[in-house]
Amino acid sequence: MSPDITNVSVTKDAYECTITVDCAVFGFQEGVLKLLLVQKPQEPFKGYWLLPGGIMKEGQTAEEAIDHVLLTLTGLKNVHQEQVHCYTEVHRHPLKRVITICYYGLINPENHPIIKQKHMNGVEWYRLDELPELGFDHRRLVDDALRRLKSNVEERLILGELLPAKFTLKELQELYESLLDEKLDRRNFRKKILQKDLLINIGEKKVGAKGGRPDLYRLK
Amino acid sequence: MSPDITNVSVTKDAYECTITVDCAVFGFQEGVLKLLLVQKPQEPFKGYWLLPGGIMKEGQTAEEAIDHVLLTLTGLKNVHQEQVHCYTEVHRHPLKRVITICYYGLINPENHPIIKQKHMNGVEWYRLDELPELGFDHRRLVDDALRRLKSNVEERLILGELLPAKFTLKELQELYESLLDEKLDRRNFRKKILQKDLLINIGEKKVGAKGGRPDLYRLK
DNA sequence: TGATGACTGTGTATATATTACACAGTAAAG
DNA sequence: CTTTACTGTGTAATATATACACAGTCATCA
Repeated sequence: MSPDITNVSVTKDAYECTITVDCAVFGFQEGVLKLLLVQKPQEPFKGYWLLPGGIMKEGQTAEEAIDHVLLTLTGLKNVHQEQVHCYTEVHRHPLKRVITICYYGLINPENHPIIKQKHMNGVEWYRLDELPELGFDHRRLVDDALRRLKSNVEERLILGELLPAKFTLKELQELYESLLDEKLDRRNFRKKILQKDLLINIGEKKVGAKGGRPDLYRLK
Repeated sequence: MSPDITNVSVTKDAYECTITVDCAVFGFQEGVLKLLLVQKPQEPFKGYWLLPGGIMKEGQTAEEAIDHVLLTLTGLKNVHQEQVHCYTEVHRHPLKRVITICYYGLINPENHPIIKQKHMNGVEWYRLDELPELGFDHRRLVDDALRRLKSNVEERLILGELLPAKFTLKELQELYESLLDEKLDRRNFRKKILQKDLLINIGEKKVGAKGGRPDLYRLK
């Protein structure tokens, strides 16, 4: 019951700890939402797939640490990120105490090619319905990140990061369907999303696909 | 670019850091939502009002640290808490780097009397529209906590912690109005909240207040 | 003790939002 | 040239949200 419990003094109160950052990077590819995983090259959990993550260094913010981790492990830059949760359970890591701040990231894989770094076993996009077994408690981190992403999408429209600059309503609908994990009516989706007044029909048509020539849109 | 960036080794990777927890405790009192603040007894920010908070010790989870902090500073026990955000900016504290995990807490002040600890300058409930200037970046933590609380309330009904076991619809409506910061229509609120089927009319009437004898409800 | 004022419970009409659903045309694939 | 998977478009039915009035209760206070 120290009387200075609210006070962080300059010399005391610090102790050895490890803070890591992990990032659930989501990408929209082949009409479906995918998650970027890396394979762990050494024990513990050697060979397991994990969210990209790593140590948060002194002098780094969590966001800077995520940027560095993503660049180092996957070659990704400029990933839009939002914090999901900070995990503080004492025995999350089998060898020592680790506190982890988890984020989700959103990218369009076409603009952000992943570059497998040579020391990495594997870096892969996985469909959400085909995730492998994950190491540590990363399954839980993914579930929490998805839940937060869904909640954020229902409040605001933040999916621009996942789409190309020009996209069709079908692509946008597939993204929503993949994220919300439910089928949506095509005409109703179109009506609802257009009356939000967040999209602009740029007056071009997409060519190459089967069927008619769909209008292309961009975010306002 | 260490190849074990994903790996937390047993001996390396740790450094001196201070992790604190803060908690924005909300209580519903006098028909209005209030925030519990403590006055800082020493520099820096001596005399400023702050969220109750303190050091997260080795071996404690953040939730355990919050429990301890609240007990020590305010005498509160069993406060319902949810994590809001982890703040990692490097210069949040004027003297050293501090990482803070912030929670909100919900209590009914009638069941949880605050007990001013003798080493504390002050422990007070403040109306949200009459908050004093806060020390550190606690104004921002309060804003973030309120935003999260609102968002959670819109998704689920989680206000039971704030209310007495038996309450009237008027009290519940005042709580919503205080939290959402807008006036609600009495009959529409009643209709909407009752058809959610989360409340039970316990068949008793509240006495003592002016006017008619309102029905008392409890959470299902 | 009686007037006042702030409460109580209750329902309907209107506006808005969500849902369900069909057709005629286009072009890639085979 | 047939098949198949697309395209754009609108209306009716349903559900939800909003706006709004009255007759009664009772603590307060002159």
